[in-house]
Amino acid sequence: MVLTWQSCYYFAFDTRPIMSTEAPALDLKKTINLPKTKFAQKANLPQTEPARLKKWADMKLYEQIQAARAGAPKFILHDGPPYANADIHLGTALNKILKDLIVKSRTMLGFDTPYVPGYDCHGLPIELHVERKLGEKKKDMPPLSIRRACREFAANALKRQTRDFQRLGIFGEWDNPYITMSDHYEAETARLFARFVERGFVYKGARPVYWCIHDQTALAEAEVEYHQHASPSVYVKFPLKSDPALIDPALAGRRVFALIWTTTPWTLPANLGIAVHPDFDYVAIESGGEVYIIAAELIDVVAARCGLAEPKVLARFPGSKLDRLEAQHPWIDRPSLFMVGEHVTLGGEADAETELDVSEAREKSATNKAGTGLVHTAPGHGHDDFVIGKKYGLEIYCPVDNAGRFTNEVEYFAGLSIFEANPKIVDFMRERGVLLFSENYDHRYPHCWRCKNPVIFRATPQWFISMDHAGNELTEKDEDDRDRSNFTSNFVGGELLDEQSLRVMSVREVDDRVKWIPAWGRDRMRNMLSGRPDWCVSRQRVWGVPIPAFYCAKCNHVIAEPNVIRHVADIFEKESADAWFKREATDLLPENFKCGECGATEFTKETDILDVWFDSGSSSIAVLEARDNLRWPADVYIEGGDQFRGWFNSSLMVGLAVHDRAPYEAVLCHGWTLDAQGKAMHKSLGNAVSPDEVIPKLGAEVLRLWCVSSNYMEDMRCSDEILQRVADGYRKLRNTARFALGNLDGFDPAQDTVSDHALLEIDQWALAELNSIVVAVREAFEAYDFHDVYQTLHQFCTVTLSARYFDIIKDRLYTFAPRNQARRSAQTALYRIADALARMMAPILVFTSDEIWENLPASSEALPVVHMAEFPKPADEDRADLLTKWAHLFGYRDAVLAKLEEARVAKTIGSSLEARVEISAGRHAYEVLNNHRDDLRYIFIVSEVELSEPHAEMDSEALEITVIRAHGQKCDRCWNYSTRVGESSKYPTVCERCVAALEEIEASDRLS
RNA sequence: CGCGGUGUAGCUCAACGGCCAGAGCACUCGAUUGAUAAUCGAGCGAUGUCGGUUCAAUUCCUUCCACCGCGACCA
Repeated sequence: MVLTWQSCYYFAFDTRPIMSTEAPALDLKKTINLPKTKFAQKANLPQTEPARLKKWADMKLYEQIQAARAGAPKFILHDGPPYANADIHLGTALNKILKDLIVKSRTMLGFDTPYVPGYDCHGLPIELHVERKLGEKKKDMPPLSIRRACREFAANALKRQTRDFQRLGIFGEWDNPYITMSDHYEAETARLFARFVERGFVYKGARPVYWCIHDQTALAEAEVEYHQHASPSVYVKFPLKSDPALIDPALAGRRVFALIWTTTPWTLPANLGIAVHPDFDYVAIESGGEVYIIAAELIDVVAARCGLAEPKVLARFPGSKLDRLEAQHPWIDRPSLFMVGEHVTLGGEADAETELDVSEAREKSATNKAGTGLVHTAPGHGHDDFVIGKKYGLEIYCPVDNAGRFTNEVEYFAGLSIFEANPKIVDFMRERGVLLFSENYDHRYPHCWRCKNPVIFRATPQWFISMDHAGNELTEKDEDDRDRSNFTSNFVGGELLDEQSLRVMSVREVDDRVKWIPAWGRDRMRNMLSGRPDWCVSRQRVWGVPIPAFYCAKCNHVIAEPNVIRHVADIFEKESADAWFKREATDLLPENFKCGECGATEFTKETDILDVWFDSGSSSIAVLEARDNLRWPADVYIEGGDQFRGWFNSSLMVGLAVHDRAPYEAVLCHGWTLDAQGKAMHKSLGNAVSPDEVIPKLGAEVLRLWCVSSNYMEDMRCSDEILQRVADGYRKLRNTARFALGNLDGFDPAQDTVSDHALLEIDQWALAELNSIVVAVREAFEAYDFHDVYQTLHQFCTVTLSARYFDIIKDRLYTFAPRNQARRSAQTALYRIADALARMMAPILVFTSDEIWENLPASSEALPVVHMAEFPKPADEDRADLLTKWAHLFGYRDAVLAKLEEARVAKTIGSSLEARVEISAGRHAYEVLNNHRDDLRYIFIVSEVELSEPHAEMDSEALEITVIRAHGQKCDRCWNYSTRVGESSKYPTVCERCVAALEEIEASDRLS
């Protein structure tokens, strides 16, 4: 039987004898069941959160949760290690909170979900920071001392980050994180390098890097700064070697020159080619008896500069026509190969190598055009030259030594420093008649940040991981320490694809196996992988894992053998990678090791270290495989979009090298943090929101709520206003929970629960609504749609509960006798709602949900902390019919509320209880309303409702609503109006319902 | 410059190509004073831009603009 308000009232009224004369009248106000709870309205989060964290730490909550989930199916989120060089910022906090949301929600879905946080500790930023602190001292310090300082710095940053992450309410193995500078991790990193070598992915080659000839060191991009610098700008003639008729019959038999422009004459001895754009128009122009090839668009500019009188166009052709033809070097007996490349521009950005701001460079091009559209290409001295040179199989030729002097093979200029040589080369070319024009050219040029001297681009030996080939041989080197073997194409062109290559394998994994969330991640990753060059893994630095290679002191043979590397790794395992710097080469090599080439027993150590991306990329193997409670591969990785090229990529490479598959089943990508205007947050712009500022003001809880208040898969804005809105949202959730808790005072679930079928229909409806959001929330958590979770919960609290359900049941909760079955019915629903809300909120509002949990009447499960519980389970029964019916009722209610508002504006009523509502309804509407005839006054929160039969002509769903003042008197106790106020002599100021309730209360008091 | 993403109300989000673009918060007004530094109701308020496809576009295509990330910026 479904109870109604009326039946409960009569039930009470009929079975309790009236004994109005026996006892003195009760204080009416005290008979109202007002909400009562220890769950404070004001959260005081900044104060209460740390106390709760301490409680959890003391009880070893994380360990308890893990123990409780032992044996359950595992779910592994693998943590991408944040870089341990600074305190956390909003982006780091977002990242970690999202991970925590995944871990907590999977835990509550029943999975065993361990979380091992990690820290990325090696690398340039830390080394630079330490260098800056050390200042001049650094120069005299041995690598070991610098490494010690770096280690201390990273350890300190890591400690501070850990403290801040814990403050955010993130659960995990904080006492046992993975640290890339730990002995084990360093050893494992070296072992993984051995694995790459074993599979033939590693080769040693040359690549142009910034090089300071004063300090004789390679520089990272971060170490160069830009200053004005005057360079000689020269226009140089390259005689065409191929038959000019191949370009155009009109040129048959003519003496033709390709005209190039450069601001670095010293790179001309290394010239091996000329690049043109395949789609630009080029022309052969005749002037003074000679023919020059230049870009069509630049005829006027070049002619003016070079003093070419009356240029006459002999032929016009696209750049692609020149592809693979040859010119002759202007003074060396060597061909210069024509190549086509998209990087060629029509001048003006000549100094763009030094520009960080592209728009600035573009503007310059309008006013300061220079160039010929033909690009002098020296693969050993420029990045693009290097790339296109590789493509065309050119040597990475760099006849310049560490001190910036030409090597012996450079005729005329050997031994000269390149800056001294510049003017000499210009004069030399003028004498030879190959120079058309020269001038001084002011432009921004990279300089060494330390010694302030101009730097050069110079190819130096580097270690690479090949993207396109497996089974590579380590490179042989010639007497000048140059790479001679890797001159073949390593570009994807459709042909020559090696099925075992990292590129092919990685694209296959990205396409076929990994799930990308959002879906565009797949395209982005594929694009990145198919276009990227070989991975340069060497760095000329000290703070990292050394590349465990040796060189024979006698024959210079490279020793990078898997067994030798593993031998070194075993030493790292015990002594950390510092051993590389502490020990002599022979102490690092296996006993009695001899050079495989010449049998010598003296060796030198490689001085380069591994790229930090290699470190962090190693984590899936070094951590997931190494720890008993984890497993490889991970179910999910989640990082910001910058990690496609970073950790997602390097982890994939390592996974492929070790197991031929991706280390993750799914990859989620979260957005960047922006300010209120949608600008990226930067400390230097002063628009960054810091967790350090938010937490003392609003609490970590509000920051966590911010993470789900918006869609993390896109960029996330944050500002004071946004946080204020989030805090408002928080208060709504909190107050909703508080109302439920307050009305559960005196409710014992074990004793007082009303069985499902006996619940009032509206209470059944509320639970059906609850069930539908339980389903929605579980699904949203499973799909990582945390934003949906929040929206769903918030909507439920504001609309379903606060504006409707709670408002309606207040009368019953407050005015009915405490133990009345109708009141117990509402409490049963409230209890289940509060319990479910606490569970569903738990991953997000980690503190508040537990506070709700604590203030809930004891549950049968009796778990001390909500985080040990699971999400509510969806009900078996489908109540779609009930939901539909009540959707209609609430539609009618909205119509009534609108009429009440009109009456309020007209001053007919104030409180809605002052109203009597008269309704004529169409056929269907009448049917629905009539079924709840006696409940309508409570649903509408008015004192009286009169429902009349439908007119025949009315639309089936139509309502005619009239609002007038309620009849009778206002009841002193329940504030409803009734014509029967005064009937009781004992309680002359109350209505018939309250008389019954008071009788019930008195009877109950006597019994207890 | 290349690749990718985003653009709906002051804020955070909705809308199988289809009813008058829908919520919550904020703001204004009103009610209540028994969720009270609360609660209830009402009002206000929006598709970045130029075109196109379509009977119909927030949705599909295109131009431009703005913003975000990654990469490139060479002689």
